[in-house]
Amino acid sequence: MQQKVLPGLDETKLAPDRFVDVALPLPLMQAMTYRVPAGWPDVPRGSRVEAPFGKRRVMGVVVGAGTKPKDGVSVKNLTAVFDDEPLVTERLLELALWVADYYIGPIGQATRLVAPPGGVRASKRVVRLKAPASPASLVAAASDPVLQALRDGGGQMSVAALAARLDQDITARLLKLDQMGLIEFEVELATTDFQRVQVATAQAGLETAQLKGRALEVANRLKESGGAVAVRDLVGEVASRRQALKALEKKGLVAIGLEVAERRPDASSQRALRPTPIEERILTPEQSEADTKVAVALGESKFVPILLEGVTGSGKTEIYLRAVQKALELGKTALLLVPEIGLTSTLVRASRERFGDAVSVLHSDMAEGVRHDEWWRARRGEARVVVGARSAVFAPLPNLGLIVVDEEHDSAYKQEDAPRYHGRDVAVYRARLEKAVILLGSATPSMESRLNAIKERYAWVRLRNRVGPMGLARVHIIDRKKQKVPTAILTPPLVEAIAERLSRREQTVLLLNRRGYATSLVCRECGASAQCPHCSVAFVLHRRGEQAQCHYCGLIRITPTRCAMCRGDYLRLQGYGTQRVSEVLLASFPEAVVDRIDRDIAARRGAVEGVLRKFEKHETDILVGTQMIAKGHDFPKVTLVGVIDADVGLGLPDFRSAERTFALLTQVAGRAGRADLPGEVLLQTHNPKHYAIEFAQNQDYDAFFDREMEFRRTMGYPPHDAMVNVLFRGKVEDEVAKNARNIARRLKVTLHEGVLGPSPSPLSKVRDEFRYQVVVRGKRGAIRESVHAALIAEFGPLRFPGVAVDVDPLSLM
DNA sequence: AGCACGCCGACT
DNA sequence: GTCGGCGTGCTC
Repeated sequence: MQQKVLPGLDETKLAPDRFVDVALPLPLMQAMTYRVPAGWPDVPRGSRVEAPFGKRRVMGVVVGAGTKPKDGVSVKNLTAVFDDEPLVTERLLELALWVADYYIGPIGQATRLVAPPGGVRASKRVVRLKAPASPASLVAAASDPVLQALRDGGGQMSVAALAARLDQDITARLLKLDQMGLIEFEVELATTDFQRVQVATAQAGLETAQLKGRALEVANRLKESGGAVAVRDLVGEVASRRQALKALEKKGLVAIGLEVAERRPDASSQRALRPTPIEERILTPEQSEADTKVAVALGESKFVPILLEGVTGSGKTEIYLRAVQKALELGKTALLLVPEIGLTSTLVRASRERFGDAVSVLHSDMAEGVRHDEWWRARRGEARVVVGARSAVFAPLPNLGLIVVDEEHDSAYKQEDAPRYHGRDVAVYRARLEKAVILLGSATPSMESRLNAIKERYAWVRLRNRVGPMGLARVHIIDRKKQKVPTAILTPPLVEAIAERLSRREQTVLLLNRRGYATSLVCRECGASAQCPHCSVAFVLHRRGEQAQCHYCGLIRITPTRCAMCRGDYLRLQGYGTQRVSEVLLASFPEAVVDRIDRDIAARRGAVEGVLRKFEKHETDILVGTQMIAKGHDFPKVTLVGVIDADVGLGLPDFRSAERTFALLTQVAGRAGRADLPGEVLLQTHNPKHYAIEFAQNQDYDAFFDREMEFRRTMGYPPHDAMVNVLFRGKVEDEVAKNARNIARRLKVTLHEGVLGPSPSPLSKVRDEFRYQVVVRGKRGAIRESVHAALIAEFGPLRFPGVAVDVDPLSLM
């Protein structure tokens, strides 16, 4: 669709000024108010507009009718409207505004979530080569590296791209080149989705009478379309029209200019949805109950949240798919959310198989163009099922009937930068707005969802039995303290169990939720461990200990040979991670094929898929990995799951560490023994008495929940009390601490209790920024409002610089 | 987020 | 003396 730059008509009548509030894609807490130029039609909520902002031009979404701002702020006019009809539907806009409000986040960033990918943006400055005016400047230009790079880039580049290519600050240089008349600047909104399109416009004097042939054709076409048409469309298949057009341009009868237009995929031939009939799969009684509940709720178009609690293999996926089927039959659409999306994900595969072209997969690392196309497929109603991770909760599906949140307890649903929303909670709110059914599925529900089910805010369906003959795998705990060498990576019982699998040609999965080779490098003289110079954490060693890495800022160094504290020469590796486990396995079982999956492997494109495929084909005997291996893959030949160190994570100063550990152990235990082979799980631990480990042994979620809930209640932690973490960061520690103190003081005045801190964050420094936090607990509405009010009182209403607000934090790190 | 303005070190 | 680095502040 073309940008409409409507002419400001000379209104003689005195029309009152009209204002709109526009959410801009910038970290601002409020929408900005603009005037709708006289003579323009009204601009409804949900339309995208272009507006001047400082020296820039920005695109934003209209979020409401504005009122004239007071005092000295100059109200500017909108410069363009991109959509005749609201692009963002009322419900999605409401959802975005709720996200901004609830999570105390910037409104523009929230609004962006519901706009097409890349469809809302701020301008960039573009530099262009100009023909040199004087010979002297030509000489100067010959060797200038900036001009050289600019020439290589085709004569036009964004300032940012140019600076990146030369890897230096070029602002001053550009200024000079501008003064020499060698370059010119332009403020440019167009990028991937907004392209510059040639547009032909009829000029005064264009009379069809004197024209013939191609020129006549062109002129008629122009007249038909109201005097302006994209050159691309005008020329069409007939190349000679271009010549005719050029000729008309020469005579001054037609003007050809560049306009910004959106790349919108063509509406492809309506893909007919042929729902495959529901297979006559026999459901267990539990499954039927769930199935019926969903079907009834879908039929009534009511908001019905359902917690679907079922162990691995209990048939949750089947319930999801039948629910989707039912929604489609009722002419509704469905949204399937998964914690992390891989193309190999069972749910992606299953829904593609069952619903074919009606499925659209949204992948966070898909190219922007493709994401944009998928967004439009959903928006136009072509894609009627969307499968995706966190951000897919904002997919523009019309007539949404069903949302499924698979593995609803998974922390990947939480966005870790602003706006820090929780995909599951946004999904529940969206379902409420859409009057849709929402299915929250998990073997180990979050404490939040389980409590909601108990309090009957959610319907609750439990699948207690596995489909098929297999029961749950047996879980054995290996108490490291009773071993001869308690610190051995592999204890004798685990070694024996692995050897047994190798001899039976069965497969083993080994979990260690800690990547790298060694956890630290310790000085034998003074006991200090090597630290990242920019963060308050120890270096982790990689590549057999040759490389030191900071897991927070990504710094990589050759492993130091001397202690930074005392200059001591004797350093020793301590602790171990997945890389080391692989090495030990290769040494202990030279005949075995060992592979590994962790974030280091995942950094290589397609590597994880490759490793999984090999393991599936049994080209690999033992698969070592972090929590990534615990997620949703079925490997029929895996009969042993070993947990190298079940205590990883339990020591963290984090009130959710037990919940996380219990869920991870339960989930990985579910990888053992499907199909017709019985499975066995071995957990190595120093804390066999810890309740997270004890209850994981029997996969007794009920007992775990009760015990954990008691802890949360006594401590005033979520879900018993709501929590907001206000994190302050900055280069100057005193400043950061001062801001934190001020906010804490204000909060203590309004809230009286439940304000903790300020205190240095457990991660007190990251990338040379100090971190302090104020943790607030209490009634959700009250603490959210107090935090918001305190921040406004301290910083003003527009920006909270150096503050990250985390409502319902998953972690206090 | 950009982009300006404004303040301190190393060069003609 | 300027140029040129990047550290705070503002944008309807």
